[in-house]
Amino acid sequence: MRFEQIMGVTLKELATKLALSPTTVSRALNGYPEVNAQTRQRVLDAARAANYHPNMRAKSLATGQSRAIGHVIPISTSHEIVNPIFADFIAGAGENYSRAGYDMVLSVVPDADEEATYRNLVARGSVDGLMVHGPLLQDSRIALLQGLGIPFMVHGRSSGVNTPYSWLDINNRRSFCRATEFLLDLGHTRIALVNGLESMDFAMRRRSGYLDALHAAGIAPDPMLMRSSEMTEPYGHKAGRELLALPQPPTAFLASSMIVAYGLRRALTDAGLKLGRDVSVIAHDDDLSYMPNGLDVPQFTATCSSVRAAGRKAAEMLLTLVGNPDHPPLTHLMETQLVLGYSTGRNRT
Amino acid sequence: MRFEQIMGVTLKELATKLALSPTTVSRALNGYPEVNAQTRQRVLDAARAANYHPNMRAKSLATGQSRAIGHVIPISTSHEIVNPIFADFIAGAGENYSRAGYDMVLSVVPDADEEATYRNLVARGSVDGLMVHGPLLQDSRIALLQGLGIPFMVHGRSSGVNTPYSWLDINNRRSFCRATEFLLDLGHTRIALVNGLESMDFAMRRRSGYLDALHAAGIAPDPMLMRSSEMTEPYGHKAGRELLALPQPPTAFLASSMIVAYGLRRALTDAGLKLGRDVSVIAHDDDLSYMPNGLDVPQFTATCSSVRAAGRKAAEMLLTLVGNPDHPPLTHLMETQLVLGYSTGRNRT
DNA sequence: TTGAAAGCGCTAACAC
DNA sequence: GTGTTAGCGCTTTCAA
Repeated sequence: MRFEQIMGVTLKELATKLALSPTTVSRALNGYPEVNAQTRQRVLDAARAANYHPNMRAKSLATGQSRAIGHVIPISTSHEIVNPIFADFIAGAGENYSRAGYDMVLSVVPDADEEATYRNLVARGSVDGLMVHGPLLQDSRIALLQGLGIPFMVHGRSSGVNTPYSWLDINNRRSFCRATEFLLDLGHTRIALVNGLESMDFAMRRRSGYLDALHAAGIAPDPMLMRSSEMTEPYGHKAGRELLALPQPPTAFLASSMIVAYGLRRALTDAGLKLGRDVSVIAHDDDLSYMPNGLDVPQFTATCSSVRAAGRKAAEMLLTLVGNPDHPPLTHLMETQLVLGYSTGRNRT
Repeated sequence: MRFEQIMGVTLKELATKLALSPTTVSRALNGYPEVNAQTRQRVLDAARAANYHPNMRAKSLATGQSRAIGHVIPISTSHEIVNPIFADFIAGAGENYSRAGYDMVLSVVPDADEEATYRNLVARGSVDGLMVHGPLLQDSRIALLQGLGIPFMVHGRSSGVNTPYSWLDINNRRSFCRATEFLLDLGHTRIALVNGLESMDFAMRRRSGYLDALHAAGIAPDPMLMRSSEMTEPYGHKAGRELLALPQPPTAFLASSMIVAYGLRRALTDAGLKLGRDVSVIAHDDDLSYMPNGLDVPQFTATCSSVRAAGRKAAEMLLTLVGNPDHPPLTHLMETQLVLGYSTGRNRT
């Protein structure tokens, strides 16, 4: 039987070999205090020698815990998984899971099946906790999971949900407010917002930060200067081209991601404009650390937050919740950094 | 006990409710033929009504199968997870796993722990099969997994490994050979290769495709025209700048990814060169489909392969192996497409 | 066609 | 400190 071939020693066999009961061996291995120090050492040595690894399935069944955390990725939101942000968050979270001895279960499912997937994962006992990605303004998953009674964390927030729940978010609103203020301080008055999809909660928050700053400066927002779409290079290019074609083009741009900024740059270059001389661009990116030498893109100023760190933190919080099921909701707001490039742009108005 | 709260009906309860034995219910649910059609229907109805979901842990323990596939991601290769290619492959694979009723277990671990992680996953019975990512020229993981006797698939190949194993790869060599031929046909003779890390097997294959084409054309490769590093925008920029500063700069570029091409483009633009007029660039990208309108970057020609499809295919193959443990190794080579942009460049020599 | 009984590998009362 | 016993929820002989 293939099974035998793969699996190693069992606890029972180990116990027999040691002339001990399975119970004692289990206790020794799991650090129960009542075990004799010598016995424990004997057991640990023998386990190591026999290359013993406990069977998690059996352990799970006996304890009622799976020691796994689930992440559900709906695939119709196809760009999300493609998005490095998403991947990096998973990477950060995964680090902490494995350190804590937890597995990460990733479910990639069609959008329509998402709810069923949550139900399944929980009912089948596959996971002890769940991470929710990419919350919308109105997100039904939160109520669903609260109903299922399983610990979960949301990466981001859902403005439409009023009951308390656990989340970790970066301060998108503040980030875009500060970036806008920065451009205003440079003398810009026509500042374009090339935003992500505004059905996503984070994009709405960015927008409201931008609007807040304009409002505080007594500048009426111009709807023509606000764009919203999936964050891709071509989108940045198209938005840039269209914005520059306006009767009164913007003199500064707020880009929702670096990749959008690349597209924007293409449009600006095509139009014969020079970044940092004719126009200013501030890009937001969730992680610039993957760029050698940090922000090695002198024309851009950037607001950034390490999404990897966010993943780590979110995992840590979720594991806390899993360990203490009756713990009240945990929340964490991460501030972003404003990273200055070599040239920050000049007012052209 | 929290456990009770979350878990649904058990098979035993269902059996009691139906006045049947657990055995029969199990058989009915799992499609065993010997069950009376009426009984089966009754069971299925009741199961649906009670919202019954089998506990996977128990099922696993009883059957010796976990119905889960593992993917191990070493984090020191930090850029790999950041890499959309990786994420997209996972997404494709995940689709097929969930369709087949398998879970995907992702382990993100420090580089040094990678081998231990494989051993653990197998010994603890957490997975029925494994996917190996980012093979190096010499990759010890293949021998390790063969020793462990668990079905596995490699995404890519390891040239240094001679024993047969299952893999899925895209034809990197052919892709770069064709791209080079294309540039040669345009009249270019000084073609730069801005490659990925050549400790990675795929990068070496790309290089050899490039060299093959040059050789066939009777052109001696110039070491000064070949670069290799992590595929980032700044790398593309730096490489471009340096290459253009050569006494005899290249007139065409082969970029290892779109993001590298963006950096390259920055360098070219800075130097006052116009893509498609002064220089030609061909970029390879594993998936351009996430760009609306396909290749909406007219200056570039691209060779591409859908990595998502690769993930799907690899998962399908792996599941075949998991289902038939004694199946001989499966291999699959995917061809890439040469996608022509609007302008493909002109020879300047 | 159905059921009884044993067992997957481990943990957790409860005794001793 | 250690062992005995029962059981987690399911599958699987074997018998009926």
